[in-house]
Amino acid sequence: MALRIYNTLTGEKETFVPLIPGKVGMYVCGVTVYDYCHIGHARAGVAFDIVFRYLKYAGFDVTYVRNYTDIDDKIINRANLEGTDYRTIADRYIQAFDEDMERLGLAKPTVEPKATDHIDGIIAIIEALVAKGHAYASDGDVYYAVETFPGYLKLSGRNLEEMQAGARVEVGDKKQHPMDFALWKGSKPGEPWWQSPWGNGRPGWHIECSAMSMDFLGKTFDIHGGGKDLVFPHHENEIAQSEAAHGCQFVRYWLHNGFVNINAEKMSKSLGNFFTIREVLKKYDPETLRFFILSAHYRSPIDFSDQNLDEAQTGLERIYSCLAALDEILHSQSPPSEFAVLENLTQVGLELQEKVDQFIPRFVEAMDDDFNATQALGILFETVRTTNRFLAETKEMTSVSLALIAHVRHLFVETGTVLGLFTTPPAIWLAGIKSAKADRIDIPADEIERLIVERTEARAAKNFKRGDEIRDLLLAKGIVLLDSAQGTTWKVK
RNA sequence: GGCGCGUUAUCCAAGAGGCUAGGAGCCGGUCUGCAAAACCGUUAACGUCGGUUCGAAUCCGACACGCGCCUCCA
Repeated sequence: MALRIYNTLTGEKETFVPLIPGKVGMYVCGVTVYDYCHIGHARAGVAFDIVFRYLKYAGFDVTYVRNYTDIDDKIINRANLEGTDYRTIADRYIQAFDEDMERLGLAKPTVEPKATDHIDGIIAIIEALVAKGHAYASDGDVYYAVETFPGYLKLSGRNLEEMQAGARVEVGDKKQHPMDFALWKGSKPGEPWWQSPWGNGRPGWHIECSAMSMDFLGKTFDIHGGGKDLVFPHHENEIAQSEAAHGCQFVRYWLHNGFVNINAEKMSKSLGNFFTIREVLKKYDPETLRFFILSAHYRSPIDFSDQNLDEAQTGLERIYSCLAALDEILHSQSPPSEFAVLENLTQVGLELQEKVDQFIPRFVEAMDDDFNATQALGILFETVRTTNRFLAETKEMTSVSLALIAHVRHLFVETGTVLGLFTTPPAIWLAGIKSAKADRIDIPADEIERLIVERTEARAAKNFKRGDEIRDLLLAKGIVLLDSAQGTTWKVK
């Protein structure tokens, strides 16, 4: 089965065939760096991180470009507000973005260009557009004449008349057609500027992506991604600019991730219902956030709520607990003897063996179907269940059993590399979750330990009444006691 | 107003003409002095109304409800 990708341009899943066999050129719209990133940015980041990782896993040589928009009205506004220059703002939030994305475990793109490093390329494209009659200078600005490009709006599937009917488009005096958009903006006093044939100014928003993608990936490339909200106008305008300037197809596969919702409404700056990544990471582990994002297919909307995050954490704990159990056995048992007799596996063992054999084919099948990581997680959970059963029912670890669970362990490492999960040793991850939960309770750990000792003594004396009192007392404070042959441990409920 | 998307059990969520998705939860059971964890079992679904078909949650049509884009947005 070949990789199939949903292409916004055609509205269908298509078999992925790269321009150059074995290679993939991929561009994803990054962020405008004027503030901290919210969960919506996290989702887009993770969605295309998975695309990037899986393409590499599938054997492609991927060039992944993700830009920083470091010149824009919003950045200038923020700079004015703070009485500083645009560069200070841009650099600050580039750094913040990098920190956030690193915490979320995003693989570094091949290149992360900045718009302001590509002013020459931007000007070159605008010149070409002007020369071909697709753009016109107007009082220091340069606009793209949308009516000169027959394919305009082919990505979003609309037409100009309909757009204008209910449109809230400002009809600037400088524009020939209300839908025309700025390629170059003349600078007002005090604003940053670059020299151009049309006077001092700065690039419009859409043109930078055309320039940067072409510089690194060529005039035609394979994959372009971004949030659904970029389909119009941003990506539509990129197509118009690039295809009119170069006379060839711009992008072959357009991918768009769905929104993050709050109470079924889109999370956005203007609605004010957003959470920044840093806020959320104060309460939840980064891998939990990633796991949550992967719990819905990348094109579907996903509802952000504490309940859903908690559920994601519970699910991830289930997997990590299984991995921790495997590690404990694998680390404590001596390696299988070379002269081990080939013994037969039990019924559960055979079942697990079958799960193991099917694991990668099923994983690949899920990911090949438009990067369906959510379905892939289902496969991991099924394997966890069978593994747990195997561990529970296997009294003696034979060399064959050990080899089998070592294989299981390896499969989680292998797929974890694609999903960006299980990067932490399970015991450490679980301990981290435990201590994070412990921070939320109002009883000190040494007090808990003291009560456990008291309870152990009581139990040893068969004073179960006192023992249960202590259990109930701690339970009321959210502490659950776990008795085992090795002694009593505790965890936060 | 135009265009597009969605509606799956208690909740989250995949799937997509006949094949156990998965997770969380509930309820029973094994284990335990009692619990917990783990395991086992169980539960339950495709918005409404029509149509196509041997067979529809899946395809087609209408309707209802929700959401998104049409202004900057991931």
